[in-house]
Amino acid sequence: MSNIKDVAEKADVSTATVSRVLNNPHTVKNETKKRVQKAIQEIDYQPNMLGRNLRRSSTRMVMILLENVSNPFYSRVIRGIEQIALENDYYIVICNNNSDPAQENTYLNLLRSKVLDGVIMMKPELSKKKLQELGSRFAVVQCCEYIDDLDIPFVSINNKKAAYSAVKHLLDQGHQNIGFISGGQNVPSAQQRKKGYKYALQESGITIKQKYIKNGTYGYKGGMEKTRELLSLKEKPTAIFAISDITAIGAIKTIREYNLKIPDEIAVVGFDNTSISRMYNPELTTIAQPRKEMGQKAMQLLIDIIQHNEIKNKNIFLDHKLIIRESSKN
Amino acid sequence: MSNIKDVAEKADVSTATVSRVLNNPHTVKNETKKRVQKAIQEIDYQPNMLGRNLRRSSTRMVMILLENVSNPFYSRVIRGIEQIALENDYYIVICNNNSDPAQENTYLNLLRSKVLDGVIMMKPELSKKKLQELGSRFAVVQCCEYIDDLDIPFVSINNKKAAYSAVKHLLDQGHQNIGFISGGQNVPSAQQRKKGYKYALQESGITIKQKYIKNGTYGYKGGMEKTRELLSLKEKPTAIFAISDITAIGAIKTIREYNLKIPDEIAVVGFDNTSISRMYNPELTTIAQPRKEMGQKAMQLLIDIIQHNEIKNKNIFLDHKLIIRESSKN
DNA sequence: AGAACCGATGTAATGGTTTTCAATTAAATA
DNA sequence: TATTTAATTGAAAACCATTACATCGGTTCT
Repeated sequence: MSNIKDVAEKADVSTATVSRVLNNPHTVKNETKKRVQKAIQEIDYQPNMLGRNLRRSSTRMVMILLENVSNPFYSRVIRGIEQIALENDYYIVICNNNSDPAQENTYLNLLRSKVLDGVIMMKPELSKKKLQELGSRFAVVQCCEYIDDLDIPFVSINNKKAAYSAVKHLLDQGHQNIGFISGGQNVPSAQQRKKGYKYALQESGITIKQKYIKNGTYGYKGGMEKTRELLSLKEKPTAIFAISDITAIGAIKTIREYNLKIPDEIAVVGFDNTSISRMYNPELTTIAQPRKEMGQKAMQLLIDIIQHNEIKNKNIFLDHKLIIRESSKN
Repeated sequence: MSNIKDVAEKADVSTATVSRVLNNPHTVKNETKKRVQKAIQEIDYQPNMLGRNLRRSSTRMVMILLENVSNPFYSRVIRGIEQIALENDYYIVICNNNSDPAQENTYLNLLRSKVLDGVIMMKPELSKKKLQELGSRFAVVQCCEYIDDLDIPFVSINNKKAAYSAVKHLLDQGHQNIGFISGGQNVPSAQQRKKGYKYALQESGITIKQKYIKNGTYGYKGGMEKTRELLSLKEKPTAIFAISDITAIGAIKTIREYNLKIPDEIAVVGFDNTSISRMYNPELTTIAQPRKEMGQKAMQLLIDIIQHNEIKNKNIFLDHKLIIRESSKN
C-alpha cells in the first residue's frame, strides 16, 4: 500500500506539500496542487488514518454506548446522532454494554486509549462516581437517561411531566384505579416517571396504592407477569400505565388471556412511541419522545465539547407528546 | 497523559522492557516486571492505542455494516458476532448504511484507511464488482445476505428451502391460492425465496399466478399496501406468505380492515421470527433463522481471514426452522 | 579455559502523517 | 533598483509504541 512519501516522490514535492494538498489545499500553488492530485490518483493513494490519528491525537470517531441495539427505542435516536455526525465528518460507532458493567468498561477503555474522541451514553452501567470522573477527563454526553447533579451535559425529556400527562389522560377518561408497571428501581427515568404518576393521582385527590405499583423490567415478559399480578387483585385496576411500549404489549397480551376488552374494560398506555405501538392490535396509546432530535442535540453537544466550543446550555430538555390511540380511547 | 517513556523512567528501564511487560510478560525477569507494573499503576498509564495501531498496522476493530440497526432482525446476529469478537479481543463497531451507497462507501473507507481490520456485510449496497474488489483486498465476510459466485465467504440459510417450507405448510393446510409479498427485486434472499415459493406450488401442481406475487418492500407499509392489492382481486388469496415479519404484520393490519378472520378466512406467514412475531396478536407463524449462530460463524470466519488461518469452509449454510403459530394454524 | 549458548535488557529504527520553522522565490513598495 | 512583504515550499521534529538487533553477564559444554 502506498504512502505519502510515494506520492511526494511521484509529484516531486515534499511530504509536507502533499499533506497540505490534503488538508489545506488553498495554501499550495495551483500548479503544484494539480501535480500532487494527479500523483494521488495514479497510485491510488489513501491516507493512512493510523498515522494521521497518532499525529493528530484524534480519530473523529465517537461512540454511542447503549444497552443493546435491539431496543427499538434507540433506532431513531441513533439516526439523529448519525446525521449530525456525518454532517460534521465524525464517524459513529455503536456499542452494546448488554447491561454488563465489565463490557461497558471494555468499551470505555477505547476512550482512555485515545481511540475515541467522545461518547454518548444512553444507559450507563457505571457508578455515579466513575461516570463523574469519566466526564471530567473525556468528552461525554448523556442522552435520554441522565443523572443531573453531575456536571455532565445531557439531553432528555422531562420524564415526570411525560408520565404525568399519560396518567392525566387516563384520569380524564374517568379511570380511578390505575396500575403502573415501572422499570428498574435504579433507573433514573423510571424513578422520575413514577413521580409523575404519583403526582397526577395526588392532584386528583386519589390515594396512591402501593399494590398498583409494580417495579418490573422494560421487557415483554415483565409486562405480562406484572399485569397478571395486577389482574389477580380483588380490586382490579381499570387502566395500566406501562414504562415502555413493549411492557405495555406484554400487559395487553395478559389482558387478552383474561378475556378483558381493551379499552372498554381496561385501558393501556405505553411509553416511547416505538414503531410497534402503531402496528399493534389494538394500536397503543403512548408517549412520544422526540427521539431523533434528542440524538441530534446530543451529538451537537458532544461536538461542542470535543472542539471546546462555548456551550450555552448543558442541560437540554425537549418536549414529549401524548399520542392517543385505540388502547385507551373510549 | 502519561506515555510509555514516563513508565520507563519511573521504573528505571527502557521503553522496550515496558512494552515487553505489556505484550510478552514471560520474557522479562520477575523482579523487573514487578517494578514496571508498579510504575504503571502509580502513574495510571494506559497504552496509547494510536501509537500501537500505527506500529502494528492493525486495530483489532471490525465493522458490522448493515442497513439499519432498527431492523429487529439484526439484534441477535449482532449478539453472536459480539460474543465471538469479545472472546477473541476484537472490538466491533456497528454502522448503518441506511440503504445509501454513498454512506456505505464512507464507512468502507475506514477499511481502506486501515482503521478497521475487517468487515461483516449484512446487506451490501455496493455493486457486485466493487464488492469483489473489496473482498480481494480486505477481510470481508457476507452474513445472511450474500452473493455466492464471488469468492467472498458467507454464512446464511438456504432461503429457497426456507420459503419452500413456509409455503408447503400453507399448502398442507389446504390453501391453494397463496399470495407472496416479496422484498426488493434486487435482494438476493428475496429472489431465492421467490424461487422456493414457486417451487412449492409447482410441486403441488398449482399454476403460478403473477397476480399473487407482489414485489414490495420489507416494511410495514409495503405489507399493508400489497395486501390491499391482493384483497381487491376478485379471486382473493386465502393465504399470504410475507418476506418478513413486519411485512406480515402490515398484511394482518390490512386484513383486519377488511374484517377477515385470521387464520380462518386468510392465513399469514412471516419470516425471521423476530420478537414481535411472538408478541403480536394473533401470534405469527414464521421462519426462524439461527441468527445468533450466523453471527458467531460469520465472526469466526472473519477472524480466520484476518489471521490467515486455514479456512475449511468458506460457504456456510445453517438450518432454518418453521414455527407454526396462530396466524396459520387451523 | 575457551566456545557456544541462553536469558534479560537496551539502542535505535520503524510505522505514516502533520506541523513548526526556516528558506526560497515572487510580488509589491519605496 | 533596493527593500519589504507575501506566497510557496522543504527539512526535520513530533506523536507513541513495537521490535530487530546488539550487548552483556552468566551457564553449560567440550
